[in-house]
Amino acid sequence: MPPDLQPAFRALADPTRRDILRRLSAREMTLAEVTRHCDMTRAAVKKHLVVLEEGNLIQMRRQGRETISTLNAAALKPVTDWLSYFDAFWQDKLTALTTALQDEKDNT
Amino acid sequence: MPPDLQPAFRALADPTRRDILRRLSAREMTLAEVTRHCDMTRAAVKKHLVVLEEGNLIQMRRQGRETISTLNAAALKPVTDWLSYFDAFWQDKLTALTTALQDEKDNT
DNA sequence: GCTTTGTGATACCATTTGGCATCCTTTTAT
DNA sequence: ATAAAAGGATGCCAAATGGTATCACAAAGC
Repeated sequence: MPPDLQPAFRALADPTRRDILRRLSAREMTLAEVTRHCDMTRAAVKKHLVVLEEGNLIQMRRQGRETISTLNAAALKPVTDWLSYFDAFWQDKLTALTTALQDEKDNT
Repeated sequence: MPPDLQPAFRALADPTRRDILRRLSAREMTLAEVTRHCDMTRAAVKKHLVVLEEGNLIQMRRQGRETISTLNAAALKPVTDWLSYFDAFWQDKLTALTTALQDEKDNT
């Protein structure tokens, strides 16, 4: 049974959340740290983190008084797998184009 | 300059639209045909198609009285490229896990 | 103990989103 | 010439989304 892709795709649909993911790829960060980069209130950032967590793209753990968010990049695999289904189509088109151009060159 | 990923990610965020994309991978279809599979009104389907077109994931052309939608799978490449940035992270984790399990086995 | 820092939770708000129904126009088919 | 089929364009609506402000609370620092 494949996982439900919806929460992950939903989480990826917002530029702020995609930006957060990239930052978390460097290192895990507290809510305050993430907020520092985001130009919006802590509450707003927190909402984004919750959406990312619902998509299983990050994990949050409480440590003392701070909450640390960690990237879970593996959760992106089902997404790339879904997208890879289409590789054959655009690659075919590209191959056809390349072949066509090559033929054109040959016929010169 | 990389293309703006937002319209594509936005388009992919809806399950109906993802479903339409897969159907269009088989063959191009008229609005009426797409609607037949979607369990919603033609107007609603049309809106989805517009969003897909804004994401450049499909193209629409008028032919006589019908509008034909065609998949543009190549537009998914920037999306997969963006996602591939994270491959290193989850693969590293996976490699580490595999190595750890192997070590454990070796030490038995 | 008191203050500061980091969060959680909640209520509220404007905009976007995903639907519908309806009306109008353009092609085809009879 | 009509009628039927395929769409385009609008207007409307409820719910989701992305943001704010505010209040309450626990953990750290002095």
